Order: sequence, then C-alpha cells, then structure tokens
Amino acid sequence: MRSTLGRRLPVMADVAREAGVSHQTVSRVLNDHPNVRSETRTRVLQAIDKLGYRRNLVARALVTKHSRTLGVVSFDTTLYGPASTVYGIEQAARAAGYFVSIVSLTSIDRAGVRDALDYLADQGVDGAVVVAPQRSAAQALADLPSGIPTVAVEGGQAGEVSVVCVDQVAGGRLATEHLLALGHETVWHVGGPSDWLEAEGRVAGWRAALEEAGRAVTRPLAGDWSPRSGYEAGRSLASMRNVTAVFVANDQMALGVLRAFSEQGVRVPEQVSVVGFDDVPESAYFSPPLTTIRQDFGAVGRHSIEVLVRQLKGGLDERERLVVPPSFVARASTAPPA
Amino acid sequence: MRSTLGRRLPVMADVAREAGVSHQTVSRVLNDHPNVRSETRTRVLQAIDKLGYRRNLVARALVTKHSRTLGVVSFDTTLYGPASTVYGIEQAARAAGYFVSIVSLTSIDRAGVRDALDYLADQGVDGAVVVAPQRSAAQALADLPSGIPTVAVEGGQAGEVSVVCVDQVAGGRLATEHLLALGHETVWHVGGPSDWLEAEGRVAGWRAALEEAGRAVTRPLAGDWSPRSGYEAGRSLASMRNVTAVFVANDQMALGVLRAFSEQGVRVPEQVSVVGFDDVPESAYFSPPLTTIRQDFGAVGRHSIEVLVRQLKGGLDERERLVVPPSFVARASTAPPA
DNA sequence: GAAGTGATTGTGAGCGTTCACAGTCGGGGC
DNA sequence: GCCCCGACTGTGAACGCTCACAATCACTTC
Repeated sequence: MRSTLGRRLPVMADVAREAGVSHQTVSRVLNDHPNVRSETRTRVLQAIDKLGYRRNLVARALVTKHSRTLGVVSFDTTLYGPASTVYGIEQAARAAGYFVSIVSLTSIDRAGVRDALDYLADQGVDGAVVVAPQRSAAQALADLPSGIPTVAVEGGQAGEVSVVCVDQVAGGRLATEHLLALGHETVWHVGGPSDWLEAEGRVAGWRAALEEAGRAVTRPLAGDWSPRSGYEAGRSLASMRNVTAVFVANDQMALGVLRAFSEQGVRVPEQVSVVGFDDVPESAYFSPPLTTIRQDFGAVGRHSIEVLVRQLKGGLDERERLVVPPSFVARASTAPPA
Repeated sequence: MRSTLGRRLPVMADVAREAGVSHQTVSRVLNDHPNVRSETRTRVLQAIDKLGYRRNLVARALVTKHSRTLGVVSFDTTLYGPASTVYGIEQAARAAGYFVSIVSLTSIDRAGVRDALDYLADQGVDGAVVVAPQRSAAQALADLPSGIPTVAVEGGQAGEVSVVCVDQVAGGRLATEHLLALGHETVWHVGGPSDWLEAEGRVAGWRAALEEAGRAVTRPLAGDWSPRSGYEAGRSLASMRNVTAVFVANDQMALGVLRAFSEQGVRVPEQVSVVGFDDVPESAYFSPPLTTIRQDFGAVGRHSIEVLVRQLKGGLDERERLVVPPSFVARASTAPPA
C-alpha cells in the first residue's frame, strides 16, 4: 500500500541493484539457499535493511502456488468451545508458519460449509480445518470433495477427511460412572441438540455406562446448550421425586439446571448431584462449584494443525483420526445420595 | 491446489479460447464491466461454467495491489468479549466482501502488536483492526505508523488511528447510579487489571457518579477479570461490615464475588447488591441472576469494519472516533439496602 | 460524404516473485 | 596443460491477472 512517503515500496530488483547482484541472488538469500557466498549474503542483507525491503508474499504465492495460509471454518465462535479450539488452531498454525483466514458460520448446513470452503479456496488457502460439530456439517465434508486438504474437528466418522476430536463417549461414561460410583441408583441426562455429534457422543457414553451397570435408562431431556434450556430442564427435573443424579451435556446448561434447582429449593449436592461437561473457566465458581468433564480444546486445535500440515507436506492421501481423551474434574456438585 | 484430475486448473486464457474471445473480455465479464455485449457475456459465462473456471485472486491481488483481506489482531480470543467482537468483525468484513486473517496474541505489548501488524502487512492485508483493550497496545498503535490503514477497538484516545469503543465511563456510571438510586449509601468497586482501558473507564465512571452524589469513594479492589480474582475480592468484602453495594467490573468476577458471598453466608441482594459488566450469556442464570451492564460487542465489531472500509475506500486520512453506548440490564442481584 | 461519437473488443506490457537453465570461476586429478 | 566438478552467480521466462491503449464498427451529425 504505498509507504508513508510518496515513494514506491522497494522490490527485489531494487535490493539487487543496491547490493550489486542479480535479483536471483537476493531471492536465494531470502530463501536460505546454501550456495551463496557469505560475503555476498551480508551485502544483500545490508541492502535489504537499508532499503527496508519486505518480500511480497502475494507475488511469491502466485508462482509457488502456495499461499502459506490456512482456512478455518467454524460455527459461532462466540461459544467457549469453538472459540478455544479456534484459538488453539491459530496459535499452532502461526507457529508452523501459516497465516490463518477464518470464516464463522451462523448456520452450519451443507451449503454453508461448501460455500465457506469454496470461498477459502478462492482466496488460495493451502488447506483448511473445519470445526464441524454438527452431523450435517460432518456429512457435507464427507460428501463434497473440497479440492483442498481438509481436516475436520469433531467431525464424526473419518470418511473422506482426517478427523481430530475429543472422545465424547468416554466423557459421557466418565461422568456417569462417577455418579454411579457414588452410589446413585441411576443418572438422568440433559442432552445437547440432537444434530450435534458431541451431544450424541455424550448421550451414548451415558447410556453405555448405565446399561453396563444394569441400571434404568431414563429418557434424556433435550437442551440446546444454552443456560436457558438447562434452566427449563432443571425445572422439570426438580418436579420429579426420584431424581438424585444428573449428567448435563455442557457447563452452560448445568448452570441453568443449578439455577432451577436453587429456585425450587432442591439442594445440590445434598439432594441431587450434578455433573457438567467442558470445564469452562466459570464452572469452578458456580454454586456449588461444578464437577465436570474437561475437554482440552487447545490440544484439539494443535493436533488439527499437525495433521493438516503433515498432509500438506507429505502430500500423502492417508486419512488420520486423532482422538483426545477428556478428563474428570471433581468439585462440589456431586455427593453420595442422601 | 490441482484439481481432482491430473489436469491443470483452467485459467482466463482457457475460458477466452473456449468462448472465442480475448482474455480481456473474460476479465471484463468477471469484473462487471458495462461495455460487454450481453450475448458475449453469456457466451463467456457458459465457458466459465463449462470449464469450472475460478478466478485466481492471488494473481489479481498482485496487479491490483489489493488483497481484499483484512487483518484482525486480538488478545486472548478465548474470552467472551474479544471472541464476540472478533465474531462481529468477521461477519461484517465478509458481508463487505473482505477476507479476514486473524492473529491472536498471548501478550499484547508494544512489540507484540508491532509484530502482528508487520506479519499481516507482509501477507498483504488491505487494512487491519486491532482489538487493543490494554493501554500498552493502544500506545503501540498510536506510536508506530503501521503503514496500513488501522482501526483500534477499545483503543483509548484517538491519536494516529480511528477508534471504535464502548463508553465504559457511561457504563460505570450506569451501574453506580442504579445502586445509589436504590438508596445505598455508597458503592464499592472490584476493578479489572489496571493497564486495561476498559477497567480504567469503568472505575472512572463509578468514581464520577459517587463524587457527583457527594458520596464516600472507597478504595477499589483489584482483580484480573477472572472468577478467581472476583472470589478473592468477594471474601474481602464479605468480611467488612459496611458493604451494601458492589459494582464489579465484569460478569466473570461478579460470579466469583457471588460465590464468595454465598460461602460466607452473605445474602444477595438482601444484604449486599451486586452489579456486573458485560452481560455474558450465563449471567442471567447466576445465583441470583445478575444485574449488569450490557456491551454490544457485535455492534462494535460491525462499526470497526465500517470505519475501516470507509477509510479504505475514501482514502481520506481523517481519524474517526465512534462510541457505542452500553445499556443497563436489571435482574435480581440488586435491591434497596436492608 | 467526411468526421465525430460511443459501444465493443483486442493487444501488449507489467505486477514481483521463483524456476529452469546457463554461465563463470577456482582447484584437483591425470 | 587439459578436463571435470562443485560452488557461486546471472538470464530470461513463466505465474494469471489487470491496465493502458489501440482498433473496429455502427451510427450520428453537419
């Protein structure tokens, strides 16, 4: 864009002239080519410094066909989970020497994912990671050959693309088994939106743990991740007699559940135990502090970049599937039944 | 890169040949140039469709010197505020036809901001918005001429750059005046980190409201935005006799305060009233639901893009300063003193 | 009927880099 | 003394697009 002076920004040829070499030698210095006499190298470096030269990455991308830019497609980066994942992705990508171009979707359907990927492809990204926690998005990815190397985060079964995800089933198990171990007869569940793979995995883990223990599997209550939906589920649960333990599919809804219980005079953990999922920074300060399942979003982001970069470098077409284990965080919202 | 077939991706010349026109005519069709016969236009469009041609934006950027990419520099996009702002920015930028390249800083000091901006400039962004809520970042912006059009979000006094921000002082006032209006003798304050401009503005508003009402200005307690720091401040406050109203500089810390009060048997709002700041989605479900000051992060993001695009288009060098007013959200954490 | 006008199209150069290919130079082996 | 080889450097052509300019054509206009 024009320097602060009216002068044109220096280009490689200017540096070459200044250093008394050819433009190619300048290029070699810039690209750490071994066969450059060290004296020549310093001369070029000095010229670069003197002129304040900066290599034009757009021109470079034109010829190399690599932009060193990675695309990220995500859904509602306002939520803690996606935001943390994207943060991890960005850090890892930059560390690996890539720029990150992002597009946030308001609705993550088939068309949306395709458009976003096309959009990024137009821009010339070398690869993309799609944070696709919804079944529709995951399917969109599996079906359409995006043309560019792609990694899915939380993207369900690895079909056409590599996948990095947290073991949601294990997480659901962890939560449920903890409650059963405390002596609860069975565990109720407040689930996330049914089209989210994460919600699906958590229910599955909960159900499996219950069935393995030979306990009654109650019908899960449906939420939409929001505190409000948790609140409503909490009101329903509070009105039931036999509820002593609840596994809520995320911390935000758990907050709503806690709130509803508190309003209805249901004491946690004395009367009912509650376990959340995510371990958002706030959950340690809920009333009571929330026992929850921790997901390492940062690790997921980092891994997704590792996989993507490996695919870019190797050029190999093997699909990977990397699963990050969740962990259990004990706090004050669970106790043995009264 | 490379189509699924081994074949080279079609370029403008291929389309031209297919349509029986010159490459320039293809370019004209692509750029909606008026002087193209409609019959020619359809022929070109058909050729484009048939070949699956997509214009190479990198090549275009090389000659136009415009990448149609905007950079975003932000600090810890894991936090709700920055995440929401960045989300708003991204949506607005895409709507305006720009790509968004993002870099998240872990520490937002002078060098960090400069590096990030240089990094983005290298990539060839047309402009940048820096979410710079810390004094050091704002200063870094004011001092160093970044070379590219830049807009600061929450960036303090407009010096060298345009600024879009929320009126933090008004927010602090709103909170404090509400508590005074309820009949509280004075209002205590739990502040954010002292080098944050937002924290500074909120204290200033609180102090101004107190002084105008002729009330005692107590020494603010220091926090770092985290629930933990709020919790600690809350413990201190709970141990004091004369505290009846507290204005906490953000909702997360307010959560910690609430938690500490609850542990110490201090009832909110019966014994102490609490007001937060931000209106995070969770705050309506705190115990009790938190009265707070709402910031419209989305609007801030949108405005910052508007200002930036105006600067890009107009080419004019005028600096703007756009202030978004906060609003008061009444919930259940405040009441008249006992 | 000559010249002017506006719409439509084509030609060639150039954006700033990297790539492929040629040189040049000095020294070791015969 | 000749040749070969490796280290170093230079030359010219892409990359795929847009820009400036020229050319053509059908009408008007006087």
